Amino acid sequence: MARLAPSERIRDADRTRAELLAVATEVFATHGYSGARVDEIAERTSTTKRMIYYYFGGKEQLYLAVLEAAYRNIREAEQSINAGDLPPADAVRRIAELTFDHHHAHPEFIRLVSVENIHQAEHLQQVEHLRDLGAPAASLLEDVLARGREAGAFRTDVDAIDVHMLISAYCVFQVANSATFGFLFGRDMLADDVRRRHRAILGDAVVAWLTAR
Amino acid sequence: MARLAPSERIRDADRTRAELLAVATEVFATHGYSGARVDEIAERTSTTKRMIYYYFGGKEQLYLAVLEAAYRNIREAEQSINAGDLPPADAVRRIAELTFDHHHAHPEFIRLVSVENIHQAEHLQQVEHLRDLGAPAASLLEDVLARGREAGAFRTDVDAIDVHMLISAYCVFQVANSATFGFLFGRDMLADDVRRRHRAILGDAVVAWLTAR
DNA sequence: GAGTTAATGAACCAAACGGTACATAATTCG
DNA sequence: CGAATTATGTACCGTTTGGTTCATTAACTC
Repeated sequence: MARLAPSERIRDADRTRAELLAVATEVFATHGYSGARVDEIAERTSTTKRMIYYYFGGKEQLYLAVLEAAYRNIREAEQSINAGDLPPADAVRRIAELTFDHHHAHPEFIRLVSVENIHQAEHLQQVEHLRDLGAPAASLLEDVLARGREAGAFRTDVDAIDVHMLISAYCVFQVANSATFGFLFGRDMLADDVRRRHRAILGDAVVAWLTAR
Repeated sequence: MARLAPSERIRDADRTRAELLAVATEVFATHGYSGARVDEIAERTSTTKRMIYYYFGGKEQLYLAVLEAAYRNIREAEQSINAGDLPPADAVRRIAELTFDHHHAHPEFIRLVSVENIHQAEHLQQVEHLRDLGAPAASLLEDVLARGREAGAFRTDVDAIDVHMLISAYCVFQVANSATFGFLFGRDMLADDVRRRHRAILGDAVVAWLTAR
């Protein structure tokens, strides 16, 4: 008897799980952990609330799964950055710009990080194998920084985490605080022309900082 | 008959109101809007839940009052910054450092802003007279920027809001994302020595950026 | 194709939660 | 003082919410 292709099957654990995860990501990012409703997540899928408990165990475990998947995605994006053959200053600018683009492309991830910070990263700490997730981003910058220092082009009193933090801070702010900042200063942070301008500013600032004096 | 001093009175509308506001600020900043419990706020005060509804009308209006008070505080702090007699570069560095200090001194305000951003600033928009709250911070930088440009010391392709955004982004990130960033990179963002270092980095970066070329 | 297991759905439940009704005591004011 | 007003506490209510029970069907195994 011909087996149905996985995509045509009515019962498909992987699809159901993935759908719940995708919808849950959006709902948690929109309403926060407490504000997210299990019923709403279920309603937005083609399955029922029962499946959340069947596959994940409960609201909190679902949130943990969402967090883990989100961080796995960003790690992959970071590892795909390739700036090895550019002069140090250009390489740093390129890393900054790609980071900037990635943040704008995945606002739901940024919002999830905000949510997690409000809760003092208590859930993140439960996902053990996310511990040294910062390493890839740092080592990428480490290489470029070392090259710049050797060439005498970069200042020597900063490390890779310092640089990453300045870049992250700027990028995260653009997305995470666009609502309040946009309101208070009457600037639409997500408009295309504004975004291009801010992107250029980040590159200018980071390079100017590293090459100063 | 001798009237009791207000501070000794058992019934004191102002004190009750202020106490509720203070406790609510902390609870909303810790748990987010939905995560904050009206009962918890009441329990942490010397009064009862009933008073929240008597003075504010409900959970949402209490949150609005908290937001408004928090933003009023930061406006006052910004207006107290005085950098008029310093050379432009030193003045910008000073503004950046004072902003940095203020953020670290009021983490609950930063967290409240994060909460509000998760909700797309929908509550902030309801507090009408907070609309152009950004103006003071911008005009302070505007003056310094103008002086720097006239002296030929500063670049001319950025405005006050650009500068304020870079400073804000860095300062907000330090406080708002200290939990996740600290976890992923093993750096305690709130430790004294780390904080001093980050403070200096911000000044270096902003001045280098503005004076580049 | 019979038996077993994985996956799913509908209805239901107890606790938590925001909010209120009612009673009452402190304060003010004529 | 005594009436009117302001402030406060207790007990309770209806709804929402995360979670569960029980039954059932699709899919896989041999």
